[in-house]
Amino acid sequence: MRVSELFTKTRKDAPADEPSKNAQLLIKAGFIHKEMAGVYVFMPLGLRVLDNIKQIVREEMNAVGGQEVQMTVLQPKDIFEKTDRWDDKKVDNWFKTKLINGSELGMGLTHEEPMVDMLADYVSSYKDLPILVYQIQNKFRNELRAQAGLLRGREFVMKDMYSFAKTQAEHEEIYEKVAAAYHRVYDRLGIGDITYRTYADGGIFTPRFSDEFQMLSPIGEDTIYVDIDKKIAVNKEVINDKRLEQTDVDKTKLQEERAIEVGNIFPLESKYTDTLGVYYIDEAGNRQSIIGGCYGIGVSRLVGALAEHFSDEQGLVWPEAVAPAKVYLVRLGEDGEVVKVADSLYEELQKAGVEVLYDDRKEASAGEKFADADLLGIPHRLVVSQKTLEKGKIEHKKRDKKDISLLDKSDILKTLA
RNA sequence: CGGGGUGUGGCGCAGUUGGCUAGCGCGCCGCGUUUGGGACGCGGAGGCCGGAGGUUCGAGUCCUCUCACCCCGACCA
Repeated sequence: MRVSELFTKTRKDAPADEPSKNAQLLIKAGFIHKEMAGVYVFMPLGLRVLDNIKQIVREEMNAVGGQEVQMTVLQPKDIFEKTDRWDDKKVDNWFKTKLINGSELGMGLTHEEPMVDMLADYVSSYKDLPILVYQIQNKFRNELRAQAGLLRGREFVMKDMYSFAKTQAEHEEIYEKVAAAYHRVYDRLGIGDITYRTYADGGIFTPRFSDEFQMLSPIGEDTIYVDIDKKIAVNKEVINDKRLEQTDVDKTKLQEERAIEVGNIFPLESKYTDTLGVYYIDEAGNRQSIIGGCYGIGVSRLVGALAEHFSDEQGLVWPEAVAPAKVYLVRLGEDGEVVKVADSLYEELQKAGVEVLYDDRKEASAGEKFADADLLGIPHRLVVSQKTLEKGKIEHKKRDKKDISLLDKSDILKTLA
């Protein structure tokens, strides 16, 4: 992508009504656009980050046997009435709408009910189980207050997976397998070392503990108590002696931290399947309950959480795994030879499969290009100028390092491709 | 939803006790000079001051209502 053709622009001032660092940086860099409170548009570069995160999540879910579908945003009322989650007094953050004929519909609050209801068409025998089904979709929640940019919105992107097992033992095996996949996702995103599996309250979704995945961050909404040695934590909301006894944390070693919830997994037991009347027939011909689990990752929230974490005074500092491009190629000046070398480097990198943002703008000054390279947070910066060509080299700098090196073109292609 | 605050060109802001034609910086357009850390000169375009109503000779400024946005709290798979 040539920067001269990119329709988004960077800006020096962040909007005054966006105090959170993640939203300020992402808006200044042109990654997102605020539509209204808690509702954001993903712009070309932001969408790439979002898609990169989705892809990592997708790969890890597929690796544990997840099958991807896309559920609907519009949802029928009756299945939520059966589980007693339609009444606004029970679940107060619905967005609802109506058909012309007056029938009420829900809008993508969560998908346990539609998922279970849909599976009734396909699951009836022990031979059909276990299964893992997921989607990556927009969720709509009528929060009283949106906050902190992408961290708490009213419309957001979530990966939600649902498991259905024959027995509690089978469920637990799947549950742990998915938990391990979650750790791999956070590792690949570069936040594995600061993300803790955390005991939490399952709320209206489960009668048992749920497991949150909490990323340490000073702006996190949650307070958790971390057992550093065991690499697990407990959410403040369940921190009492009786509950602690059910965990295996060392009570004496807990330290308080703020954290962002970047994932959450719940055992559902047979709550939704039983309530919606979905069962299976075992080998002996007896009707049995299906044991469920659900597994969420806030994909768009992760964009905000990563922006919050991977940034410095100059701007964003994306890890390569999610960066909107791998290389920011700066061309300084319009000298014929400089243009020729930069153009061909751009072509060759692309041919080698390297994503490049090529700053070919004629009107932008050198300082502006460097500032933008830093703000956008692209991991590798290459510079082609008369100065570098005099030495027959190309300059290379990593976004997160100070040192600058002059390399041959062949080395650059070798290193980055 | 309770409390607090803010709405003035695309963005950031200023605008005295009400006074004439609403300013500044950034950005934008044109011409020229620049090109290794957000360049410079000259010339331009763009706002009936969130909206509605009211007080007044006169309202960005005062009053009422309303909408939006932000913060704290409550709430939140």
